This record gives sequence, C-alpha cells and structure tokens, in this order.
Amino acid sequence: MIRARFAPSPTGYLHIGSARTFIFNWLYVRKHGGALVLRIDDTDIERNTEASLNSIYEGLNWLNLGWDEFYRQSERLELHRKLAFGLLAKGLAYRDFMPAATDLEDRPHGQGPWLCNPEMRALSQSASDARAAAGEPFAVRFRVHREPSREISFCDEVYGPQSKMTADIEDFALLRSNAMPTYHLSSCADDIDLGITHIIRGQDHLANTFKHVLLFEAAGAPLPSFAHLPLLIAPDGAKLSKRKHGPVVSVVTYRDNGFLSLAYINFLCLLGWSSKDNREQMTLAELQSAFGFEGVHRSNAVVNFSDADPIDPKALWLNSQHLRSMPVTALAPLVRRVLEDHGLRPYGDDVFFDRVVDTIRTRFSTLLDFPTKGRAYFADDFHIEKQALDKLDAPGARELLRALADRLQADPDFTESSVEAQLRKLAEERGVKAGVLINASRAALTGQPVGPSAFAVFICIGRERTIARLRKV
RNA sequence: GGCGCUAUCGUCUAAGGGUUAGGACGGAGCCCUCUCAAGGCUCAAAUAGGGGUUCGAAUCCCCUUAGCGCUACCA
Repeated sequence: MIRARFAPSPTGYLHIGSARTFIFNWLYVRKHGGALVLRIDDTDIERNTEASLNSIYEGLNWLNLGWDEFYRQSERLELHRKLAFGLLAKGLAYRDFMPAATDLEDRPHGQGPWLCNPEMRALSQSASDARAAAGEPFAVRFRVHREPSREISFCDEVYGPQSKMTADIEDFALLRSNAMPTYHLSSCADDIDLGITHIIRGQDHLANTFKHVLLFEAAGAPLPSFAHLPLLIAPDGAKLSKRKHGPVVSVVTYRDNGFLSLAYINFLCLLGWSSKDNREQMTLAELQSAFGFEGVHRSNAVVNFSDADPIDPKALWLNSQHLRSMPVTALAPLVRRVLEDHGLRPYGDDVFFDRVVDTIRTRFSTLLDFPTKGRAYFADDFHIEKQALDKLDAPGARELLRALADRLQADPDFTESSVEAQLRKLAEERGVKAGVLINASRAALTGQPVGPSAFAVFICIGRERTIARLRKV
C-alpha cells in the first residue's frame, strides 16, 4: 500500500511549483492505489502564519483533487522531540551550546563546508548533561559519522543512483535552542510515524536527502523511495518568487483569471513531465493512467510569462481546449458562478443555458470571457463595439434589420434553419448579399463584429430579445 | 569556496548509436467561411563549446562554459 505526502509550509500562498508537487503526488497515489497525506510543515513558528495556511487551502481547494489524511506538525512536536532525545541518549546526536550563527559569512569559507563546532561535538556526556541541567540553552545536532568517511547512497526514482561522502555532510540541527524541531527532524520523524512509502518533492531537497537517509537509518526505520521533481523557474532562469515575479507564481491567480482547474492541472503536468506518446491535452483520468516517474525530466522547466504576456500562452491554449471539449454539464455550473460574480443571471431554463454555453464557448478561452465578451447573452445592457457599429451603419442596414424583425415575429418556428431561411429570403428579395444582413444581425444582437454563426446567435439570444434588439438599432 | 544536479527550436518537449532531429504553444502564410475562432495544410525556428570512443554521436566518455540546488537553530 502506497502512502505519499504533500507537506507545504505555511509561509505564503500556494506556489505553482508546490501545486505541481501536490498534483504529482496525487496522480501517483491514485494511479497505484494508496493514501495521500496532507501534512502542514509548520515547525518554524517565526515565519508561519494562519493567513498563509488559509491561502494554501484556498489554492488546494481550487485544484479540487482532495487528500485522504491530514496532520499538522505543530501538533506532533512530542513525537519529533522523542526521536531527537532518543538519538541523543544513544550518542547519535549531541547538544550544541554555541549561539546560532546568524551571519553565514561567520563561517570559515574557502576550504570546504562547515561541518560542526568541534568543541561541542567532542563535549563529554556528563559535561553536556551538567550544562543542560544548569539551564543553558542548546540545539541538538546529528552526529554524522565521519571517521572513516562513509558513502551514503540511495536511488532516486527520477535522478537515479545518488551518493555522497559523510565528509561532505555537516552535523545538521535536529532541535533548535527554543526546543522546536527543525525541518529535517520533524519531516523524517513524521514520515516514519505516518508510514510514508514514497517521498515525492522538489529537487531542492535532493541534496538534503542524504541527511534524511542518515536519520532514517539512525531511527531504525526502512527507507522510503524518493522521487525528486525538477524545479519550475522564471524566464530569467531565477527561482519563481512573488517578490520578483508577482502573482504569476500563485495558483489562485489562475483561478481568478478564469482558468478551469483541470486545464491548469494539465498545464502544470506538462512542465517537467511528458507522456510516452507525447499527448498534451489530457483529462484527469488520462493523466492518472499516463503518469510515471520515467516521464519526469531532470532539468528545470521555465514557466513562460512576460510583462506583455503575464500568463504562459500554452496554459491559455490548454484552457481553451478544455473549455471547448469538456462536458457542457460540467462547465455550465462554473459559468453560472462566474456570471453571478459579475451580477449576471442567465435567461431561460437549464436546457437553454446549456445550449448558450455550448455555443459561445467555441470562441472563448477562459471563464471570464462569459461575463465579458459574452455579456450580450446574459444582459440587455451590453456595449456596442466600434466595428459592430460600422456594420449597422452600412447603407440600409437598420431598415433591413427592422424588416427582418417583422419576418421573425411572423415565424412560428424560430429555429436556426427557419431563421436562416427567413433571412436569406429577405436578402434575396431586397437584392443584398446575405452576408451583409448576417453580419449586421450579429452586431445588433451582441454588439460585436465577431462571434458564433449568426443563426446560432439568434437562438441563443431568444426570440423576444432578438426582435427587440433588431428593432432598437 | 565545497558538494551535488542539469544542458535539443523563443517556451514545453520527442528521438537513449544510423531519422530530412519529430510534435505542441507562440509567430508567418494559405484553405475553409456570414464574422471571428476552431479545424486542415505550409513556412521560419534547436542538439551550449571543445576533445575523444565508433564505420557512424543529440545519444557513450572527458574537459570547458552556463544555469540551478544544497552548504541555516528556513523549508
């Protein structure tokens, strides 16, 4: 039974890179059957905020994939401390009474990495106990075995065999001097306790994994399998950050821009992973069955955005593809919600609404297009664009539209084909090209020079409103 | 500085010794057409550089370069 976890720390909104990690975890678990644990890694009390936690939920809720179990590390501190003190008792860890190095430049640079504070590592058990008993604050560090230096290795599902000498691994902290566990400790303690079998996370943890291997080993726990994911980066090659790159890095930005979560999930999956047959537009079910670590790349992927084009064009394209191809019954409620948000209420019943949505979605690329470009389908007070006005200003156009209104009023059917027949007949009688009347009609009905087939537009606007709008111009 | 990872069109990627280096987005053009999309067709666009190995290298090896990550009592 597979058990994977997604472990965000609440220091900001849900980052798109984190969202992708979550999605890959979800896909893997759902494909192979198992449980997905959502674990909030909130042991850094200095930086964590409740607001961040809420915005992470907000992002996750939009993705709407769900999870099976939930934990907060801040509620499991005793478990973490128990592991640290157990290691301390066995001599696999030691107390460090030195104050925290606040400035990295304090460390001797130039000849290799900082490994430990030798006096602290060498402190006798009794001296250490005495100082602790006297109330002196201390951090607890893992005692990395180095003499002789040993090779630590594991096989990453994505990056393959990895190894590193213990001579290159510093005595990392387990417990801070405020008694709070560090990431390494709490993460491993929880992974062990929660029976995590697969750790799927960002590549920024690849080098940390050696420490984790050491910790699993010291705790006598079996090693889970690891899969590290390439990072998502900005076009300038830098790590995506809100400070530098703005809202593009937050998932809710895409929600707020009218993206379908399934389309955005699809887009994110294509960054750093590809299916064997190179398919791009995929449903969740297709992603689930196609996903595997073999298809995950080892190099970072650039999210392609710019000031002129703040959203990756491929994401937009995928969204429009999904918008067109998903079942209308699934799309309609989403459109209804966005219309409500804009103070619009659909005309007619559900069947009629579905038909309208199905017709106009063929030219739209986001949900936001429905209340904006599609406003005329849901309200009478729509803007008439300049180019539409030009069509109405064509010689005789307005009079023709009024004549058409009369014919339609006399037409008992009002179907696409009956309307087309009436319109073409009128055009022929008056000796004008049908196109002129067709384009003028679209302009009168929607205020736009572009849109779906005009005959479909007539039906979507509805008989009464059509007649009224044709006469009003 | 040390350790590790990576390198194919602008971007996402396919090809894991033999291909005119393929596809997608975006760009340009054509067709279709009541407009605009969609769709179809076409064009421009890439193996970071240098050495090996080999009959043959995008692919294997080495070096260089560049980028990224870790090197915190952040995660």
